[in-house]
Amino acid sequence: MVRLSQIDEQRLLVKVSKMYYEEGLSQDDIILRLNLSRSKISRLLRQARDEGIVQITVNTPEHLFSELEIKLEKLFGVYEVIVVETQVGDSQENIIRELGIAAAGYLERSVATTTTLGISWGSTLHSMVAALHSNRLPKTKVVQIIGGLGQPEAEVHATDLCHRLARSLGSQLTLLPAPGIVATEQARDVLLTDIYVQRAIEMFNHLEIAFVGIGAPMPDSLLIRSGSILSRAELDMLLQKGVVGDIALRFFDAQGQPVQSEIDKRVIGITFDQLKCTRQVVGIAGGSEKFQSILGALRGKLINVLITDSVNAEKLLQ
Amino acid sequence: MVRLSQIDEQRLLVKVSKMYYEEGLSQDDIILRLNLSRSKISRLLRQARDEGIVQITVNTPEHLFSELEIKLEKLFGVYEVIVVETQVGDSQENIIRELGIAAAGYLERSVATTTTLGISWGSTLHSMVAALHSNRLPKTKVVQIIGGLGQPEAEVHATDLCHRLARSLGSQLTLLPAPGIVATEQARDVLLTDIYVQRAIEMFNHLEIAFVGIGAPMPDSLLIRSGSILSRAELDMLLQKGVVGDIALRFFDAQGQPVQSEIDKRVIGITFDQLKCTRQVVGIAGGSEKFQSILGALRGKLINVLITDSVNAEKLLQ
DNA sequence: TATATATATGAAAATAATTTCATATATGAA
DNA sequence: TTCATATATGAAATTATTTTCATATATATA
Repeated sequence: MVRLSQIDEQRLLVKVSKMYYEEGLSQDDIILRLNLSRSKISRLLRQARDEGIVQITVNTPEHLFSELEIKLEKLFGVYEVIVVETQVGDSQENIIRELGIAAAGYLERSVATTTTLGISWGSTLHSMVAALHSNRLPKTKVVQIIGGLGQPEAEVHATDLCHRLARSLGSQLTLLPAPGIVATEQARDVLLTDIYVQRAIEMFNHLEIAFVGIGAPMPDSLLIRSGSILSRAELDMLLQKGVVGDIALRFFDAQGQPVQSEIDKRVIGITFDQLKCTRQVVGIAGGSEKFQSILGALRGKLINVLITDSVNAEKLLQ
Repeated sequence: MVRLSQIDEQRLLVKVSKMYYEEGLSQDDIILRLNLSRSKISRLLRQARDEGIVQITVNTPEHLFSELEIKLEKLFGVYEVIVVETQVGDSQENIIRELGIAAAGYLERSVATTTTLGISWGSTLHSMVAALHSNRLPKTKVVQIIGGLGQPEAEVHATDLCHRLARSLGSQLTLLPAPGIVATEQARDVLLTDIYVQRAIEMFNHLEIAFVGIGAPMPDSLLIRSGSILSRAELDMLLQKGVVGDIALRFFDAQGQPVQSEIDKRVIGITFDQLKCTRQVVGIAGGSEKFQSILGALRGKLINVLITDSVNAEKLLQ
């Protein structure tokens, strides 16, 4: 109604701020005391924050990486980044255990009573499941999103992982009873006629959250070592095409773009397109050899939640 | 759903706090990113404030007395206290000018388009009116709540004060065309038959805000000096009864309780009961001799907004 | 072990805060 | 001065936050 003098203006700013933030009065309480309109108070409070009369600080405990996490979230536009503490020389085993604990904590707070949850396969995810507290969520559904890795014992392992997870949550379980990669496109087509395989694949379109590892295409990786899965020649072919990593045996380059090859037609598992339709894709990976893979996955927005170690996290920021 | 570990709990607390207070995300935005319920986020934010993870501070500029004001507001349960800076030896003239400026600022922000406003009489209120910026509020009403003080020139002064105020605001004016104190009860009764006096008095019941000075019963006060108003004997009688001050010629003791005397029946002006029905009663007074008067008025809740000087304000706190 | 008590949870209801919008006022240019 | 533009305002509409309430889970006690 009238322009207040400089000092009255500031007096009011301070007074309203103190009433609101220190005395804990509501804006309506302040209206009664100071005869200001609702909007005026709201605007004064904003101005007080803008001008630094009101300062709000969040004290971050030393051992947390909140700063780093938030910077990465902004940089890559993902929902959340969780960083666990590791040292430069830490053993892969230690890193995987820490990642597993963090991922389990994330899973427990993210999965609601009726969630449909997909999970791939790998030592990190295994560590996650091992770290889960037993918990009753009988209406959740667990879906295996990539076949066992071709050798019987690996398949057992994948199946076992899903079983454990389902048992921990009390979920209903949908397995994908097939190898992850088969020898030929024809072999895949035969397997796809299986009613159980079809059921699992159908569910890939309805996942609400997926937990995936991020693979690095190394000669000594499990993929290659287990021999029958990917040959050395195939690996070289992929590297030739610029592959830096995979999620559930779908390969991508440094920009996170899918790298097409005949291998795709031999894979039994979720596709990138299906993953992109999943609201939350949680990538869990750590260790120095995974750096390029993680970076690619983030760039291509193949994942929207990342759980990784502090060494990788720091590097990602550059 | 599940109990998080100590570190996860803290991680979440810090993360939610940073998203909310530093990134400026709404709680709904955070729901989307972190899969938490609305209530959970609200509770986490409260916890973070309670635990000091989030700290909110209001920086008070040196020259303001916000701390002091808020303490006094709490101590006496009033809507607002405004303190203007004065030094111990300051002249009464200076104090009055500062009070007037502050009171004018208060009036300008408190008076809305349709307010009915009462005003008493005195040098401090005069100073307030002098400090008003011209301002168009044609629907407001100004009401004189205490008669002129008995001598023709004083009556002119009171009338003039109201005229100026009404002109400044563009208000409709209701004068109280009578002395403040008359010689006898009979004289008062005669004056009360006047239609204009009746009109003014009728409005005392519908005031939304009243601006009043607070008088001190001193031998050299205007009241006594002007001779015909209060005799020295009457003053002594009042002091005998414990009077420490007056508002619009209604006298009160150290506890702010009305002090009855035959003088009441000779006063033409607002009563304490009518003042108590007025939502806002703004008392404006300063200077060392007013200390007991102000204290009494506050104790008796005769006013609910106080504008005073810093020397008195500091003393009131004790 | 069973039972009682305390604590934690999310959906919905209630409360609180912000923004929009129409209008009014101030400020500057001609 | 007169007009144009920028700024400020409060009521209402919208949006956001907190609290309540019913239920579920954990913890302590017998």
